[in-house]
This record gives sequence, structure tokens and C-alpha cells, in this order.
Amino acid sequence: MEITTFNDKIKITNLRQFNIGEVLECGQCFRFEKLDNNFYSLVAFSHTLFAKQRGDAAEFWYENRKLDIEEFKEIWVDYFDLERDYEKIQQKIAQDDPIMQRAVEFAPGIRLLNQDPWEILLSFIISANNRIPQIKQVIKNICEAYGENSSFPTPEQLKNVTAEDFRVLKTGFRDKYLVDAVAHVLAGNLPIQRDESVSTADLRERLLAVKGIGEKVAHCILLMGYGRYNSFPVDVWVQRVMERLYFNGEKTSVAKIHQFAGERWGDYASFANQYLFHYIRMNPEAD
DNA sequence: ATCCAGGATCTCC
DNA sequence: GGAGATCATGGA
Repeated sequence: MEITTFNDKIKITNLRQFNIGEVLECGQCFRFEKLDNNFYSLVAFSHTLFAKQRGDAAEFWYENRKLDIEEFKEIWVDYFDLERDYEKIQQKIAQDDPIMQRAVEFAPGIRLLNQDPWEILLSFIISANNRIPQIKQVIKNICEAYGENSSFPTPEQLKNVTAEDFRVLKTGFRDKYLVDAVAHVLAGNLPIQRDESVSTADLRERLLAVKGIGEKVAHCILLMGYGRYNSFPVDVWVQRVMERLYFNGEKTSVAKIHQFAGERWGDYASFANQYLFHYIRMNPEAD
């Protein structure tokens, strides 16, 4: 991977295991728009980034100002998880596993984004029993209503927002859950930056104490917000693909699926989860 | 029109 | 622990 700059853009060549479309559309993030094939805009850290890819080369730039190499390395290399060896991960999880091999080969350009825990917290509360286009719309509504320049609002900025206020933004029955999440963060019950000194078990307990966060959403937040890669969210899709392809079509409890994922994939379970989720969602009849 | 969505909660057993 | 009803919203 080589990073260079030209005009006011960043150019990366020799990109491996990275596809901007697969990264953004595999269900892990919500603030992005597809502008054309292999051409997207996305919002993170109060910045709108444009990204265009062709083969193993990609360009990244801002709309109104220069994106230099220092800033790209400071912010976006970590965000896109570009320093992790995904070739090794893919080999490891797909070894002696033809099912996982197919899932990886279907979208080998997936990367697990390092996203803001606070934004992920609210986003995945909103995701419960919801569709992705609607999740995106609700998050956009919240950003435009309370964020500075339509960036994701801070806990402070949501301090006095009521359930009724959220309801206007089309959150539906999740309005009170969002109020509770804001309160938990403002009370200091939940760290809103990645803090490796807090154990995953402790974080999980703290998350489950928030109304609207159950087992599945907690795993999503641990995975995408806090980077705890042994997390394994089990939604209807993952349950379906696990039962069909790993449990011989038999109905299986979430606890048993967690045990299986932990034993088979360990600290790479989250990567396996993301490949599987995207694979079954794009190929509902897959075997 | 009825069903359903990357679920969670409440109730009841 | 598990089964069933309910929860807003909007698209098919």
C-alpha cells in the first residue's frame, strides 16, 4: 500500500483487501451516500470525505479544502483499518471452512471501520427492528436537528432533548431509549472513547443497562464502537445463516451460536460475523 | 391491505 | 430460559 498526494487529494495504490463499496454497504455504518459505482461520500469525525476506487487504486478528498497526508494518516488510515493484515485474518477464519471461504470470497474488500462509540451507541439503538434506509434517515434527521453543521451531535447537545423531540425525527418507539442512552453517557456510566482498560464483560454489562440495548445491539456496539473483535452479533440473518450452514438446519439458541463462534473464530469472530452477515444478506438462498 | 424490518421489553408460564 | 404480543414508521 502506497499513499501519495496530488492536487488536494490522497491517492493510494496497491490496495489489498479493500473495496469502498463493500466497506460501506456491508451494514456497519450509516452516514454515507453512493454517488456512482465505486464512488461514495461519507461522514465521520465531522468531516465529509469523498472516496473513489478503481481496482487496487483509490482516491480520497474533501470538498472544500486540501486533505494532506498527515491528516489522512491521523484520521482515515485508522478509520478504514488500513494497517490491519486482512489477508492473514481471511486465511485464519476460512481455514478448513468452505462456508467461510465462500463468504470471504464474496466480499474480500470488507474492512471493519473504527467508528465513534458514541455515534455507534445511538445508531444501533435506532437499528432495532428497522430497515437500513430508515436508520440512515433517522440518523440524518438527528444530525441536522442538533449537530453543528450537520455533524453528529455531542452528548451535551442532546442533553435536553426529550422523547417527544426525538419522535418528531421519526425515531418511532426508540425515542425513550435514546433519551436513556444520553443520560447514561452524561452520568459517566459509559465511556465514549475506546478505552482498553475497561473489560469487554464490564462494557457489555454497562451497555445492557441502557434501555433499548439487548444482547444483539450490545454486541454491535462492542464490535463497531469499541473494537472488541470477539463480539458476534446474532440478528435474524446471522441466526439464519448459522443454523442453515453450520448447524445442519437445526434451530439453535443464540447462546450456542456464541459458544460455537468463540471456539471456532476466537478473537476474529467479529470479522467472520461481518463476512457472513453480508454474504447471506446479499445471497439469501446461499448454501 | 397486510406484512415486515441487523430487536427489545413486558408478561406469563 | 422460552413463547407470544406489542412497539413507530414506511416501503413492498
